[in-house]
Amino acid sequence: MLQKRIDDHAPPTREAMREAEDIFYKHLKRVGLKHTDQRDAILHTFLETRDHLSTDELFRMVRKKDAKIGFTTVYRTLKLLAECGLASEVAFHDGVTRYEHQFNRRSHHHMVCTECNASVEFFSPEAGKLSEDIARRFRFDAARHTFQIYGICEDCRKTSKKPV
Amino acid sequence: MLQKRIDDHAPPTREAMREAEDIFYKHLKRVGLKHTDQRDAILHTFLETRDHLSTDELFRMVRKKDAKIGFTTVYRTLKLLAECGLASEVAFHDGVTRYEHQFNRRSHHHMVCTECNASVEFFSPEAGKLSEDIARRFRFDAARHTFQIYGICEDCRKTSKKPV
DNA sequence: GGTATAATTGAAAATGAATTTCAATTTCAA
DNA sequence: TTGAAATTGAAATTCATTTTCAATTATACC
Repeated sequence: MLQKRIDDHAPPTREAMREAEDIFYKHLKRVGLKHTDQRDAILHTFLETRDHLSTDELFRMVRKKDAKIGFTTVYRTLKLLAECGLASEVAFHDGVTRYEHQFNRRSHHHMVCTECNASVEFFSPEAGKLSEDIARRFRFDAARHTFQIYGICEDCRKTSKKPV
Repeated sequence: MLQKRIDDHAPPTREAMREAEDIFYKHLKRVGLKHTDQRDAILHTFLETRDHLSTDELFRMVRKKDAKIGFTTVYRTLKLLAECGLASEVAFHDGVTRYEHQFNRRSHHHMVCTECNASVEFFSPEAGKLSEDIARRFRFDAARHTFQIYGICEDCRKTSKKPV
């Protein structure tokens, strides 16, 4: 599936990695879980990614580094990462849950083409402000928000002009 | 699951029903499908609902009216309704696709409590404007958008103060 | 009204992502 | 070092979603 990005996203610096590890392992300690090599490897692989990964996609990437790590562990680690805010779920309505990492990224949002499933990220500080305002109004403790626009991208509009 | 609503949502008038039927059956004709009693019953039941229904929930409601209508038909009709814009999918990240009807409703959005899964709808014309602006900027033909805020609702914040 | 054609229906089967199970292994605090 | 508790990962399970298919029904055309 085609995925476009508006900005350039530099790979995480060693500094950023360490910071993320810190967040992750503090979270593990807090909920009484342990530090393992597998979790380390999965965290690192995940932070190096861009775009939106399904559990299976991340699993395949992790496996390249360490073939002994299983799907289940990736699945569970992804849940942990989501719990401590390093990852967040994105739903594109195609039946697969995807995750993207939230570390050191501006808050951003998606446009999804319902024709070719391509997704384009965009930034909108306004959406963040909106989220804060509304949460305050309803006494909600907002952790995150998603903003997605569904439609047809320019390319698909062009090609669909051709006779079917 | 608890569901709250900010506004009051009147049941559809006969007029509105007819208008929705018109949209639906024009769509069917356009794609070469047929008018059936089942589709009628499902459309009507759906329009009378509020909130966000899973296919199964709608199926149970439809079954009360006509016990011979099967799950598969409800499932397929819901897809058709989504195709012509009368319904739209809402993802709450709990593994079930829900639909809500879009007929005669202001565009609205959701806050979802990740603790108790309650969802609260809210309105935000700003979000609609945002969607239009962004789509224009990227030459996207925007059909719809979703804006969801995840967090902890006031009630859960209170109860979670109690010792676990 | 009759008829041919194509769509519809719904029960059952299939699919596939997400989740759980469990025995063997590993972590970590004491 | 040791023991209690968490982890791991393969396999099994769950469950929403989707497909299949034979019987039924709607519609266009006569």
